[in-house]
Amino acid sequence: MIDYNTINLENTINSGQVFLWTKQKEFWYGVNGQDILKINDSGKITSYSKKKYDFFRDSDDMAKIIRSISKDKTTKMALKKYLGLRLVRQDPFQCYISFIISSNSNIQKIKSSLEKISAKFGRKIQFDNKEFHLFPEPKKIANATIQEIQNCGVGYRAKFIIDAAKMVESQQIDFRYLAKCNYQDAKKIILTVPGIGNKVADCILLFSLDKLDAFPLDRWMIRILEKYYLEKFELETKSITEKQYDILHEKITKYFGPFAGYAQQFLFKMERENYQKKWL
DNA sequence: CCAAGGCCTGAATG
DNA sequence: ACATTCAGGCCTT
Repeated sequence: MIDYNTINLENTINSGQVFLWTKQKEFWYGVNGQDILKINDSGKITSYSKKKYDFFRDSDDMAKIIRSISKDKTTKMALKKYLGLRLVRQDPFQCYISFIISSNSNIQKIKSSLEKISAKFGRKIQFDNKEFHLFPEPKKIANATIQEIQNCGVGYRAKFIIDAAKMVESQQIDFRYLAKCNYQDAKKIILTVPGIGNKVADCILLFSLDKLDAFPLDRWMIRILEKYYLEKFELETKSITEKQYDILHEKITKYFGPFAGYAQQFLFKMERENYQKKWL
């Protein structure tokens, strides 16, 4: 009998979805927007605000999802090896800023920038006798100067970050609305934000806005597709253009189905582990 | 529509 | 040491 319900926290947190998590003793602590989550070793979540969260998407029917995306040997191998890996449902604004920062960067640097931004603009709180900074509210970042944001080590992305925060402030970007839209409509809207292209958009949609058919195609995923699915998806070029991205996504969702995003997460995790990449 | 080049930064590589 | 390259893209030309 396969256990579909037990979450592997370690694998989930170290799979490129979140950046502000640390383990202290037997607990994981993570910044999630205007709150801090605490997870014990049996996976139970408590929070600073005492609000409830379905951060690890417990309501997803994993048995059904795994059945749905088990299309070939490669996915089956990844699913078996990383059973317990989950997609998260994180705070959308934090996710949005995190992945704007992620472009042309790497995990350590993303983490370091986000820590600096939180330390400078996020409210400091005490929880469990420890000190934490919450993630800044949109208006705090919207009102910052380029220099202040640049001092957090984000370089040329500073202007993107501020303008993106302004769009949230003005409700040009409304996460509650985006969460209700389908993938295509939500993506079209979020692509209007400076610093957000196809890949970053798909990360935000998948990790914070419930679009399980989003399938972020970064260098790693392209590498994986070239390795295992070269003929299936008729891959040709290395640097993919916007048009090619759309065509590829179409083929991929047709193949993996409505939970394609889960397939992406398992394949990504497997390949990264193969290369023994450091996460946090 | 596509291709090429530039971009902050810091860790890794030569 | 020091210079160059590269990293989970995006934007402009």
